[in-house]
Amino acid sequence: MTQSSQDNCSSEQDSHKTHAKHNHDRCIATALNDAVLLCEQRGARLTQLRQRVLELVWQTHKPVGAYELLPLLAKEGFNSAPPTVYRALDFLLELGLVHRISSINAFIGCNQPKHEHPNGFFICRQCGNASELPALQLRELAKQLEASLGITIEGETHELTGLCASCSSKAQK
Amino acid sequence: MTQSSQDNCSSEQDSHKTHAKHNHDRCIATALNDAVLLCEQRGARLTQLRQRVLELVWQTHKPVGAYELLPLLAKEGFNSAPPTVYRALDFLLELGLVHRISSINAFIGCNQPKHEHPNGFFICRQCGNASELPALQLRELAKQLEASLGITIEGETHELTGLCASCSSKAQK
DNA sequence: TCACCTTAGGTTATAATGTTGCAATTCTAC
DNA sequence: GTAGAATTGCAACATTATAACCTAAGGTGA
Repeated sequence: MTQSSQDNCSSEQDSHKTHAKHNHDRCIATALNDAVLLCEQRGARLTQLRQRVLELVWQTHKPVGAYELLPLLAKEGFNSAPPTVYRALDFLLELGLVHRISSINAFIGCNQPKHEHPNGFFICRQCGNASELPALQLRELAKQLEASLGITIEGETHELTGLCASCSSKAQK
Repeated sequence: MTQSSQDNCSSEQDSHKTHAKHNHDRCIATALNDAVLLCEQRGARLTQLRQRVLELVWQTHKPVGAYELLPLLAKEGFNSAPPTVYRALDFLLELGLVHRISSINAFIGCNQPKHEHPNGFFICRQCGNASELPALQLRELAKQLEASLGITIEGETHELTGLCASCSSKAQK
């Protein structure tokens, strides 16, 4: 359970380094473990289908489209019509196990499902990896905006694009 | 040209007050005027179709879907197939005259097309109005994130939902 | 255990959103 | 006024998401 933060990528501080070599199996295992616990807590059923969809979403750190999942599920003998995958994704979204990135109509695993947090991502245009933005700064922004504009914020999504640290440094070489 | 800031809603400071009674004709006129100037500057052609699409987008402060515009254009004798409206919208997006709000697949007029700025909106779930978020705070956030994560941000979109100031105060009564 | 109820998933069809490719037209610059 | 570029018309199609209805599986209390 204790391990160097280089080994996986589930901790928030590391989320922007997802390009770096890491033990991705551990990412998946952690995500799955979190999911099991969360479902127990909430009395929700993590069925085979739902679990498999979660695993597939977690195969990479790149956002994945719903329709990309269909053939993968089919290959494994699952039914694979759109409603099937959308229902599974809706379930996972509801529990905060995945996020939706609406600017590219794609889904990605959440690495902090245990704690509610604003939905914010940085997507590298080079490598395609997406990483969550630090909740602290997003919350700070929201607080400021609420104070200055008199609004009440209930939901937020932030989607940034550009070059990640790794791709930036490669580009300079 | 000089007028009380209550009269229209084109200034950034007022953008969150778009619910309030205001001279909306002036909003449209200002937007159109900005568009004409910007097109002249850039050597771009603000054709009848493009201008009309811009006006239609500006009819309200609520984001409008591409497919909502089609029948409106048809009514006025314009061709109205999806590519027509999408091409016009793409043109307007390119020039920064409208923004796209991807979480709801909708478009909205930009009130500061003269200055490049981050794409950020607050959308009230009650009245449906959307207003731009202050560029200053968004830029500050971007700067922080670049510094702390080592990323290079090239594009950003922020989409917040909740209750606007007006709807909040009505809710309390 | 059984009957009942609720939840999950299968299946078909369709809605909503967005794009491609090519022909026809209009505009602009020379 | 003609060539080339930009714009629009038009038909087809691609992608993303949902509706409606039914069957199957799991959970619960008598």
